[in-house]
Amino acid sequence: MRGEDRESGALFSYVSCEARVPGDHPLRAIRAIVDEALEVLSPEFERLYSKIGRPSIPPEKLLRALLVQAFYSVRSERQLMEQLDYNLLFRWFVGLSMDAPVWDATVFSKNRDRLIEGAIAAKFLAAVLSQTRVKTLLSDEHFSVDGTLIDAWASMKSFRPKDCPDDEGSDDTSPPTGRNAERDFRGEKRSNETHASTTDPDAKLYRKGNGQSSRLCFMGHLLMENRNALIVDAELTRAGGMAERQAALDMLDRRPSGAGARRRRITLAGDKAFDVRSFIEDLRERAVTPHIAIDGNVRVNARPRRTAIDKRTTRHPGYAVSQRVRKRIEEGFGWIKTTGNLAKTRHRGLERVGWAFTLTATACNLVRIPKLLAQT
DNA sequence: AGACCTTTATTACTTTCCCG
DNA sequence: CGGGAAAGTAATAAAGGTCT
Repeated sequence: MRGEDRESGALFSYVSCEARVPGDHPLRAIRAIVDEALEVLSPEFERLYSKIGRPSIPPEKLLRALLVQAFYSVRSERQLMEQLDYNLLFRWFVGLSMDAPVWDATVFSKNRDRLIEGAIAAKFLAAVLSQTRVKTLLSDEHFSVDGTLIDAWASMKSFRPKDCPDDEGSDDTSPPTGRNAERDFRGEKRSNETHASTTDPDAKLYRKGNGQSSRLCFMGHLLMENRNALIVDAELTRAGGMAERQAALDMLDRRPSGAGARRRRITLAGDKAFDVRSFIEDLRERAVTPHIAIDGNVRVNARPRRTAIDKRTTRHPGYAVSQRVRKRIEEGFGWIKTTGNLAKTRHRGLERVGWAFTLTATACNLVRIPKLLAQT
């Protein structure tokens, strides 16, 4: 059951909490947007939570706490609760009165499944973007996509042959010596085909480029609009060569279409990894102009690679603009990884990591939106 | 009113990972 | 190795509802 109105008795102390947050504090504008979005999500929460039973911790508060965690790079959910206990600013943002006890950190784990089930992260992102003021910031015809690697919460030592996870691979000579034993991978062939991480089976071994080391990771993808470089969609997949293109198409296909209006032609910018004939065809099929960077790598036969993008596309000034703007998507990845603490996830499993990725992307937007609104 | 059921938070404990 | 930290899990307590 959703414990909604348990703070009513503590109005005074909430006010004194409120009074200590400066009127021009950046979090105030952010909270206004967050609260409006949470209001929209309210029926969803109603559906997710039981009517009876012990009152739940309001999911609105859980969500606001998780946003604060991203804003202030709080390392873990336990640390978050410790901060929330003593930090008035955090208390105010989350909506806890001064003397209200903080909840146990494990409630995040408990509620995670429920919030994932309701796809709350994606709906929250959508709810923020659909606000009338926010909409004016968004371009509805020019977009960019890109993907990045998110390190999994799994070590290489957990990467074991699928058929016998307890076996130390082909390394028969040295028996396991206690936990966290040394493992020598030299000469041992490892691939996603035959091996999987025992810690997080969804994590895949992937190498970004030649000469770089393979990591156990996921792949995070963003769809960005080009006017203010705000994130309009996020998706997390298993790492793989095709994942980036597939995720791009998925995000395009689920783009909200304007009520009644027929779908207009849009442009999509992307780096040279997207310069693949079949992908370009997929875009054209969807009435999407491919503003994709040209992959002109010189191959072994000393000939430049054949690109799927020609002058018909590149001659337009819009192509150059897209190429310039698309790089701003890195700002989003940068924030999500450094401030949002997602360079290496602490969650395990595709669903959990994906949920965190989308929520952190939303947090990234929330930091920027008030500043952008103030400029106009 | 009180036995009993459902749901969720909390507690206590386990597993896993990381790093010096 | 060993200790610290965090997530996960199972058992239990708490809160509210329903049925008789």
